[in-house]
Amino acid sequence: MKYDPQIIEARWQAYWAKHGTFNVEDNPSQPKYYCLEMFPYPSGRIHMGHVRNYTIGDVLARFHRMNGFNVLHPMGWDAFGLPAENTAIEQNIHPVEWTQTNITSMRTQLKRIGLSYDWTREIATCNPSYYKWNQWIFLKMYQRGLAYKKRSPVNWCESCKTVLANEQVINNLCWRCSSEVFPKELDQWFFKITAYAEELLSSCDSLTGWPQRVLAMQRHWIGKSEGIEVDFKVVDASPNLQPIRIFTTRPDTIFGATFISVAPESPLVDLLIKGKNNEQEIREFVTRISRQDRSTRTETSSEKEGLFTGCYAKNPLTGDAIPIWIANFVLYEYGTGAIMAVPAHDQRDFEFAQQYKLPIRLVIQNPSGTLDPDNLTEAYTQEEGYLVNSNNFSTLPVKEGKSRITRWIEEKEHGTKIIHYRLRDWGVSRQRYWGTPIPMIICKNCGLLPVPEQDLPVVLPLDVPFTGKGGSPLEDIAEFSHITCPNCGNQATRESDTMDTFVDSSWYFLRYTSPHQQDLPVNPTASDRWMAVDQYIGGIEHAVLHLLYARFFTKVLRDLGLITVSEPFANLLTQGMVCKETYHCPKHGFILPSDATDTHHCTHCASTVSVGRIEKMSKSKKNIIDPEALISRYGADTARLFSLFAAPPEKDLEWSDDGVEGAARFLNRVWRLVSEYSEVLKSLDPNFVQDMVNEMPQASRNLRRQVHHRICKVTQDIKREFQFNTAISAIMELVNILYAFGFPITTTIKKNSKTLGVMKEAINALIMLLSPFTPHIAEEMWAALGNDSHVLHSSWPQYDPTLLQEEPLTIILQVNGKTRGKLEGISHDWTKEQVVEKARKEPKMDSWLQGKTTRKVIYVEHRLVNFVI
RNA sequence: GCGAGAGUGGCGGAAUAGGCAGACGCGCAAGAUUUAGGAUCUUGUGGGGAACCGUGAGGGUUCGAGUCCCUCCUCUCGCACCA
Repeated sequence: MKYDPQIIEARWQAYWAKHGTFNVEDNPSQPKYYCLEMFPYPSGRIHMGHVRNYTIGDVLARFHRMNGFNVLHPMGWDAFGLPAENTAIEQNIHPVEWTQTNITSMRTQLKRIGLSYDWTREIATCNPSYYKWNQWIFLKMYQRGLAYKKRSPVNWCESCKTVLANEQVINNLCWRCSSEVFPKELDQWFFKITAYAEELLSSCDSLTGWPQRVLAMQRHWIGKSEGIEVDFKVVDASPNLQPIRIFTTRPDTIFGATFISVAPESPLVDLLIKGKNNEQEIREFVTRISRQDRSTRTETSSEKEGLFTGCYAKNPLTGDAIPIWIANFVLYEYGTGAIMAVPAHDQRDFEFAQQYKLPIRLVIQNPSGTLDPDNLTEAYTQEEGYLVNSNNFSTLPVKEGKSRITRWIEEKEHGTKIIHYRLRDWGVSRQRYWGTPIPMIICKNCGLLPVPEQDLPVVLPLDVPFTGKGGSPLEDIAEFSHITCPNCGNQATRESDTMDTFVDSSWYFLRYTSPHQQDLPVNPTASDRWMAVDQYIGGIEHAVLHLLYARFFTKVLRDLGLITVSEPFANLLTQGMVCKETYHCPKHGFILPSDATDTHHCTHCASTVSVGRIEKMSKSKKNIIDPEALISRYGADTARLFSLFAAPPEKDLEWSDDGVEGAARFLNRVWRLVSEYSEVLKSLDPNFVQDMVNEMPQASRNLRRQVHHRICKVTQDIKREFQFNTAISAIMELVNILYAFGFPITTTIKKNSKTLGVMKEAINALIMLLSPFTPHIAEEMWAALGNDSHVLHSSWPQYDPTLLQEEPLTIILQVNGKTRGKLEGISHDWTKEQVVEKARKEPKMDSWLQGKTTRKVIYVEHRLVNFVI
C-alpha cells in the first residue's frame, strides 16, 4: 500500500481529538514537565515560523511523555491587539468577530500539524474570563503602589494612534509598524517595574537554562550603574534656583569637570536663561534640537552642538566657577538630565570642549605617566592610573580616589551615592479599544478610585463605532464611560485607556495550570505543581519585551502570595528564523516563490525574475511558503521532519524545496521498509529476541548492535542541546542499515525466526524513535505491525550498554600524528600492549616504522596508537 | 564603539572530552529496473596525475588542532552620545 499522509494523518488526528489523548491529568507519582511555546497572535493564518516553533515543542512534549513524565503542553491565543482594531476600521468587521474567526481557523491549522496540545486548557486573552484577572492583578498592584498614574512625556506612534512603552520603540521607530515615534505629554498608567530592577538583574544569574545572549540583553536593558549624585551650586543664582544635580560614575574625575552640560529638554534651561539677553537665541536652539528626530540626534557620530547659558556653577571640589552649557547629546531621560563635563576623561565632553574651546583639565594620569596635559588628542577614559591635579587626592590610584572622593562628597553633603538603572517604569496605558479596560474610576469629588473587586470584570462594550480618528474609542461610549462613583454616589467616569497587550502575555503561562479557576487568576496548588515552565520556546524578538515583563509579573504575583516561584521559565530556547531567497519581478515587484517558474520567469508576465538574497520569510518580501499548501501536498509529518532536520533549532533555517522532497522521500522509504515486513512480523512475539541473544548469527548480532547504538544516539541528541537534526540523521542511518540488511526481504530471512526477531526489535525501535518527530506515520506503522497499544503510550526504547561494549573497534594508527593505517575489529578488552603489538605487525606500518627508533608511543584507549619517531 | 554568535565540499549541515574532517540530507554522476519518463534500488561523489593538500588568514601550544591560546579579516544579530 502506498504511503498516503492525508488519509493517515486525518485518521490519527481524529483519534487523538476523540479520545482527548493529550489532556493532562495531574499525576503526582510522575515527574512533571511543563512544555510551552509562545502563544500566537491570531492573525488568521499559521506561518512557517509557527510550524517550526510548535514542532520543536511538540517533539519535546512527546519525548518526555514517552519517558514517563506528566507533561503539560497547552496552547492559546494572544488575542488582544491592534490588527483586529485596524481591520475593524478598514473593513468594518468587529474585532470580536474577526478574532474569533481567526482563532477558529488557526486552531484547525494547528490541529492539522498534529501537535499534542491539551485543548481543554485553551485560553484567549480577549475573553472576559481571562482579562478579568488582568484587572484583578492591576488592582492588587494599585493597592501596593505598583500601578500609578502620572503625566509624562510618552512615545506616541501616530500611525498606531497610541502610546508605546520604551521597550517597544526600536531606533525611534514603532516596534510594530516601523513608523516614527514622537514625544507627547499624556496622563498615563505605569507599572513600577523599577521596584524590581535589582531582583530582575541579580536573578539573571540563576537562569542557567537561558541563552547567554538573552541574559546579556536583559542585563543591558536593566542597565545598572553605580555612581554618585553631586550638587553644583549655581553662582549668583536667584534664591529659588536649586543647585544643578548631576550623576556620575566617575567621582574620581570631578576635579576635571570644567563645565556643566544640560539637556535641552531640561526644565533647568528655562530657569537659567530667563531674562538673559540671548534668551531668544537659546530658545530657538532648544526648539531646533528637540525637533530633531532622535535617531540622528543620538548617533555617536553626529556633531556635538551646544550653547552657553551665561550662567556659572561652582565645582564643589575645585571651587572654580565653571560655565553651564546646553548640549545636544545630553539625554533628559537618563540620570538627572545634566552632567558634569570632564573633557580629559570623557570622549563626548572632549569633542564638545574642542569644538567650543573649553578648558581641558587632566586629572587622571595613565600608569606609565605618558599623558601630556597640554596635548591630548582624545579623552583618557580607562580606569587605570592615578589622580593628578586633585589637591590632596593626587597620587591616589583611580579606584581609591573614587572611594575617597565619594566619602568626602558625602561628608560635606555635596551629594550622595546612588544606583541608577536604565530601566524605567512600564507605561501600560493605550488609547485603543481592543484591550483590557483599566479598572479605574475618576470622580470629581473622590479623585481616582479603583473599581471594587466584586464589580470585575469591567467588560469591553461591544457596540462601539470604529472611526480611526484617534484617541480612545471607549471615551465616547456613554454607557461605558458614565458611572456612579462607588464612594460618593455622584456621576463619575471610567478610565478609558486599555492595557498594553504585553500585560496579557505576562502571566498566561500561570493561567494554563488552572485555566478554569473561578476565584483567582491561578490556583496556588496547580501552579506549585506545574511551575516553573521546564522548557519555553519562542523567538529571539521577545528577548527583552515579553520575557522581562513575564519575569516581573511572576515576582509581583509571588509577592502577592499567589505563587511560590520567582522565575517563570527555567529553560529557554530561542529558535532561529525561517528564511528563504526572495523573488523580484520588474513589473510586479516581490512575488511569491510559487509565482516564479523553475527558469525564473514571472508566471504573470513572463519577465525574468531576479533572485534576491536569503532572508527571513515575510509578507512584505513575499518569500513565504504557506504551511497549509505544504501540508496538503506532503503531509504534516514531512513538514515537521524537514523543519527539524534542516538546521539545529536555535539557528536560522534556510528553506529548501529539494530538502522537503528529501524528507518526504525518507518517510516513503521507511514506509516501504515497514510494509515489506509488517505481515511476517505481525505474529512474532516481540520479546522473542531477548531469549536468543546468545545463539543468533553474527550478522543479526551486528544488526542488533547497530540498532542499540542508534537508540543511544537519538536519545542523547534530543536530551542534550535539542540536536534534532543529528537525531534524525541517526534514524536515517538506521534505515540505511536495515535496507542493506534485508530489503527487499529474502526467503532466507523469512525462514529464520531469529533474524526476524531482531528485525522486529529493530523496526519497533525505529518507529518509536521516529514518533516524536513524525507521530502520524509512526502510529500507522505501529498499528500495521499488529500492536494494540499506541506508540505515544509506549516507553521510549532503552539501549543495552553491554551491546555497545561489544562493538568492534577501529584503532587509528598514526606516525608522528599523521594517519598511516588502521586496525579493524579490535574488541573493547584489549590492553595497550596487545594493541601496540598488533599495530607494529601491521604490514602497512612497516614502511613507516622500519629502521626508525620509536621515541614514544601514544595510546588513546579505544581510539588510536601514535608512534613518535 | 560595546556585547553575543558564526566562518568547514557545489549547497543545508556533522564531528562527546584535543584523536579517521566532511556523518545525514540535497545536488550531481554511473549502473539496475522500466516501452519511455517519473518513482525505486545499488554504487560513487572535498581538491590533486601523484607524493600530498585541505575547516576565513597568520602565528603558537601539543605526539596530534575544525576544536585550546594570541593577532587579524569577514559576516550576522543585539545595543549604542547611558554620564
